[in-house]
Amino acid sequence: MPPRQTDLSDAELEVLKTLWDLGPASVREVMNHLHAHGRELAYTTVLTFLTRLKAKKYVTSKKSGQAYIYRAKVTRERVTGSRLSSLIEQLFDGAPAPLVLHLVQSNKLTPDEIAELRRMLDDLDDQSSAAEGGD
Amino acid sequence: MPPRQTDLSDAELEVLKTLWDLGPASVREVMNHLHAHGRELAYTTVLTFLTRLKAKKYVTSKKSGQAYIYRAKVTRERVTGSRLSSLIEQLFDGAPAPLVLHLVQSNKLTPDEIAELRRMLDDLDDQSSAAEGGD
DNA sequence: CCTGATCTACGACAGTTGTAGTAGAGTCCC
DNA sequence: GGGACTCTACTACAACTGTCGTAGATCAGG
Repeated sequence: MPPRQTDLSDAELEVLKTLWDLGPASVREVMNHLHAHGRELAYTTVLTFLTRLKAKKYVTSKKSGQAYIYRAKVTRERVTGSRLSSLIEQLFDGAPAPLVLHLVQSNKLTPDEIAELRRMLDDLDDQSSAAEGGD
Repeated sequence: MPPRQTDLSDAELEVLKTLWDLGPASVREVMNHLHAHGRELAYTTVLTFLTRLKAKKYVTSKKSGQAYIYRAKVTRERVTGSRLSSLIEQLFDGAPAPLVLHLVQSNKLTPDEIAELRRMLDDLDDQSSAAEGGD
């Protein structure tokens, strides 16, 4: 198989994240946002990424006046989820649990976060006993 | 900045994982292991990856008889941890908690794993309260 | 010592990525 | 209408990746 080309590169993801933050935006707006966050990219570089994102179907664009307005076509959740799955596949053979354990053990969670997590686990129990037998 | 070159590519990681599984091994052994797992790569391709891994300092090699034996120089935990950190940085701005929440909510954990997780959280509480007013 | 099997070193090549320059069309103000 | 801007399209290019092939050194057996 030749290398698959449907994937989002790191730099492309950065740009896509900007669109998630800003909502539909022009090249210049995206660039300004990136600059504001310390990422110095040339206007045409941003344009290139947006163009590639369009080619890869991650964004759409429509002309508005002189410039194009780009709009994310995939949600942050979707991309996040799929990247995460890839990583889990790659590092943990597809099992998410070891990752969670790793994360929790790595001792980087604040007490608040731990409490929150515990709350969520309780909710999960409720849900699963309520939704028993469904899919 | 020109692109950094210190990183592990996907295919390189696959090969490195084989070394973690097998322990020190020759090109042929690595290749056989990959084949056994459905990954058909030419001998020289495996050799290339091992060579690149060596150049990137992820493995060492020493000659034994006719062939070289390659040995992983980094632990699985180290690589796993750093990949994970990158992902967290990239997707969650460096905060691990949202990832854990995401994972837990994504509903992919078995009841056993949830129980295990809860147990770990309890342990964490113990540890932190024990270390709290430590003396 | 010749043959065949192995091994490693190198080179190769196309596709992806990160980054940007240039050219040409459209717009705006005087 | 012409200069100053702004935008997009296209081109470029080096580094990294995934994948091998070839050539030359070595070794084991007869």
